[in-house]
Amino acid sequence: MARLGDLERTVMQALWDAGAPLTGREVAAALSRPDLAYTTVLTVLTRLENKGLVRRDSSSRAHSYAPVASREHHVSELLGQALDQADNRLAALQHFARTMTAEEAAALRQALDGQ
Amino acid sequence: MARLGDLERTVMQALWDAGAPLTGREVAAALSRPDLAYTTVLTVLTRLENKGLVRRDSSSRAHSYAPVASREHHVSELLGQALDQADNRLAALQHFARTMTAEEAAALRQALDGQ
DNA sequence: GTAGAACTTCTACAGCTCGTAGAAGGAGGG
DNA sequence: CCCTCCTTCTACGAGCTGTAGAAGTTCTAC
Repeated sequence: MARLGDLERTVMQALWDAGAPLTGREVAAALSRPDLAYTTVLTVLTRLENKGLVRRDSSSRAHSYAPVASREHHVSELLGQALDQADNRLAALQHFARTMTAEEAAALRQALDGQ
Repeated sequence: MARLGDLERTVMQALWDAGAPLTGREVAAALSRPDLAYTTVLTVLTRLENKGLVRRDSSSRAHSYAPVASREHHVSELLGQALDQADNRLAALQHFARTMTAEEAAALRQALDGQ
């Protein structure tokens, strides 16, 4: 689920970067896209809400938006989806391991050991 | 690059499963979709070729199609793309590590150590 | 060699997604 | 009371994807 377009992704990044709920105006300002109409940003935010990626707080007049899940959680989900396309998850993971930088491999090894 | 639709993905799976180049007819037969018109399969194969996922051999009359990359390679690439959406690759990997089965974790650890 | 079968290539279309945004209407402030 | 700000609704064009027929080409079997 949850396929994102470029702008949608950009908006999510802005929300994650912010670390706190943002109003539509604030999101619009956070994007480096002065050309974009404010309502465009609102439309995207609404779509993201429908996709379950963003939660809207309508209690104040200017609604504010926040990501439902952390960026790590989201990426982790994407990784899971990608992996689901392999018939052999282990083989795919092993193949992927060979493409990592040494630093990433080390961090991952540590994370695996940490359980 | 290379966003795939459902049918496109199904066709790729068929090609990977086959392990050898298949003609359009053979691909059509391999899918469990008797309803699908033969030309539909051909269209999809052509699109996959344009996307660089499939290589066509036109030397015989019935062209044959084979995946450009292994399934593991493809999935590995998807994993890479997913990971690129994290601002902190390490954190995302670590988060993902926590979602793996013990078996997967073990296999991955082994792959990481194997380098 | 000719008719039918098997193939490819071209063209098309409908549905969906995504970027993009204006129009309209409500609410609050000065 | 008027202006400003905010939301909601509606819309549209482009691109992607599933789907497939029409037309044209090349074997093959009689």
